[in-house]
Amino acid sequence: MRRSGLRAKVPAPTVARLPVYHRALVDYERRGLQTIASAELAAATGVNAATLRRDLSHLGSWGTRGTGYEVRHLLTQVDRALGIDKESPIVVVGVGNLGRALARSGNFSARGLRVAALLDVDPEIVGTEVAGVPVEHVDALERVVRREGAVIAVLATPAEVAQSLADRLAGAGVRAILNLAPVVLHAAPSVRLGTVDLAAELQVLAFYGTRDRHRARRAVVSPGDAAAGR
Amino acid sequence: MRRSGLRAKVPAPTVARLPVYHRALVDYERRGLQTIASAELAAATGVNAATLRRDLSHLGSWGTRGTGYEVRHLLTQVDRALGIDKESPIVVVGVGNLGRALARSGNFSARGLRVAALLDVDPEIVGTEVAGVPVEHVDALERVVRREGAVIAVLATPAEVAQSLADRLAGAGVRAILNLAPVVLHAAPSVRLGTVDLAAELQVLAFYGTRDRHRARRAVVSPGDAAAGR
DNA sequence: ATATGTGAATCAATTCACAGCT
DNA sequence: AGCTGTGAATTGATTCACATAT
Repeated sequence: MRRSGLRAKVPAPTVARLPVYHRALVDYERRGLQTIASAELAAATGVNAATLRRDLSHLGSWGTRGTGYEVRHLLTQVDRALGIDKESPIVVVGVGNLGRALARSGNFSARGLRVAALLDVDPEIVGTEVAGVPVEHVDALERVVRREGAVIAVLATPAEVAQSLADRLAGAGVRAILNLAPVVLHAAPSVRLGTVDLAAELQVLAFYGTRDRHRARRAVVSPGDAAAGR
Repeated sequence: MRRSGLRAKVPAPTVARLPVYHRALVDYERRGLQTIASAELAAATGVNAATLRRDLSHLGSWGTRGTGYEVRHLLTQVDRALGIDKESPIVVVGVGNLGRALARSGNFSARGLRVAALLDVDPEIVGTEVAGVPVEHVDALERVVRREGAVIAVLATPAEVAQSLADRLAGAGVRAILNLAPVVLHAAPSVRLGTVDLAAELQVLAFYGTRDRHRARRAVVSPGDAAAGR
């Protein structure tokens, strides 16, 4: 397709696979590989080689026929597509077990993400620090979002309050919300909603695991399906 | 389609939506609703009404024309499809922040899930209890899996050890693994692999959030996409 | 009158297969 | 000789629209 610099319209499934490619490429670079063929990268990421090539072509990427892709160059392109160059500050709302786990998650900065602020209501928690980030009261949500220039928020609250907090986040200018609460949220179409419900994931696995041995396909799965647009 | 009792072959996207329907139906039942029309349930779950009806038809469900679906009956069918009747014991490997969060997650039993065992290597953690479940040493993995009759496991370990633990889990007879480590796992096709990588989800949101205001679609997302077979 | 269940149409992504480049 | 990039074929899910049931 060869879009000049910014791609036009990358299919959602492709976007969902980009972080996987990113990880694999970082790995190859670390191991000193110069070039990589689509077939090899495809095997490492569990993706069909033709699919991988088409994915890359959506980014306007360029491989060398007969040789493959230059690892470093390709990584740069994937990074740029994912916006890893400019770090995204994240606001985490709800500092329970899950929110805490997120805040402490180590491998964020390597992925262009930074937990910039933590919010909660519990007076026991507000005022403490988690992973060096102070927990502020959720009353200050709008102020904190603007202060940090946060475009992305994570909702790790009880389901009951998730919708109203999502509304407030949207109002404060957040552009995307990752909802970890087990509830279906509704938002204006200008706000991108992703949901990860671990219990639901397990229920899905239970469907396949419990039941008779279907033709159990699927060795590898791309993440981001939940956040990627339909 | 009307399969007698066991469905033949439910599309993966349908399976991924079942937990969402389940939650909505529990809610309707709690509120005393007798019947529900596909249009209403669809609105609540953010799914197209025709899609919802086709999903239900895959379960061999039966609504009443002119009236809708009986809430209690439909819930029973969804429960049965998801295997919520028989509780699934889960083994959680890796009791770090994320594993701990999972173990403490309240809403599991209502979903047919039970954290039956916790495993870790850290001598500081082994021997302690989390949410009433003792943390055992990962050396005992095979024994614990058999003792609990666990069919599903969660991998919440560092990425480096995830593959070898997945191999051991598969060897021990686990049928499905939810991988929370940021790494692509490979397994025999008899083992169902799902991956949830929160950082990757955020990267995907960053792709859309950072970038220009695409035709930002997607108000609601079904979970389980990662675990559902493609 | 109203809402289901489903053929048929549509839309989108995956995959094949090969022409074209190095 | 080898591997990319991509038209064309395929596969699969979503959605429309309506005949069918209550």
